[in-house]
Amino acid sequence: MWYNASMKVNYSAQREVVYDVLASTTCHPNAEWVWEKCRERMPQISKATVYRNLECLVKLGRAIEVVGTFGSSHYDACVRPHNHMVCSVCGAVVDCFPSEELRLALEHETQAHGYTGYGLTFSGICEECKAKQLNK
Amino acid sequence: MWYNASMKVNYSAQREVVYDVLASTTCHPNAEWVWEKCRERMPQISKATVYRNLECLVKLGRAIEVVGTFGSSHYDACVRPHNHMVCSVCGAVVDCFPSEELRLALEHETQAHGYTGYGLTFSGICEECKAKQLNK
DNA sequence: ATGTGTGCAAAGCTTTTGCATCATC
DNA sequence: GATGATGCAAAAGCTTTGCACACAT
Repeated sequence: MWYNASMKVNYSAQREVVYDVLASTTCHPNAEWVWEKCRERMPQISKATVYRNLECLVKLGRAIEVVGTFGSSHYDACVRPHNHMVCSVCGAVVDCFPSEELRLALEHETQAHGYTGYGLTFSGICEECKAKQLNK
Repeated sequence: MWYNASMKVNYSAQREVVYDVLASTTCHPNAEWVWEKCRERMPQISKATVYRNLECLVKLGRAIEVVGTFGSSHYDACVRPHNHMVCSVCGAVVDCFPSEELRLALEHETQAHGYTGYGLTFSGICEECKAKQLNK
């Protein structure tokens, strides 16, 4: 199940938990957040293990690291092509699925230059923060 | 010259040097690199001052922070709309100016969602590393 | 005179690493 | 048994902050 041609990976209960935690949220958390959640289900899991497994999941193609200007790495178990938006008020990262027009343009550009991938992150204000501003 | 409606900014020789260093390279450096270069011209400049001024330049709109998955912040004094490519072999960050098609698609998407901006970073292999691989 | 900027050092936060031990194959 | 994974603690890397002094307006 975890096999990948380019690296030898054994099964590990910890990696399973790290993946499950990441896959069951849409909040694009950092390692600290994932660790806290993992500990609820596996109290002895160490932070180093979470860091190692997040990196491992990215290498296995089971997660991505969100591109941005954060102070820490943020991860996403959704590996379907999509973009992100970072709220300039509260810092939340939300998914943002591109229009067909944009998706095609991004693919064209990637292929035209012989690149291997891309990360696109918008900045803006999330729905929650917009609502709060209106209620003032 | 440095005035900006949203913040009061005095002149400072250090900020001038930080900007000049950043503006005279296309390597998208991090704070450490900028500090080393600044010290050649102003030996007593402190790292904290470089950090503070890089942040200040971004707020003033005279520089941007490159979006990516680096371990440290990387800056660019080119504020003209453009994208970046990070070499997966050597880590170099290179400029990448978008096709008209892509630029329009990005602007449409930004406006359609009411976002305020975006950062687009490709991954790939830079010309230098491609050349090295061929010579093997 | 007031407020902004600086240098220094310490502290804070994120991430990596060495190592003994354990689990998986 | 060999190799990969873990937990722990220490170390390393990046960034921010408190403070006293200097500088710009």
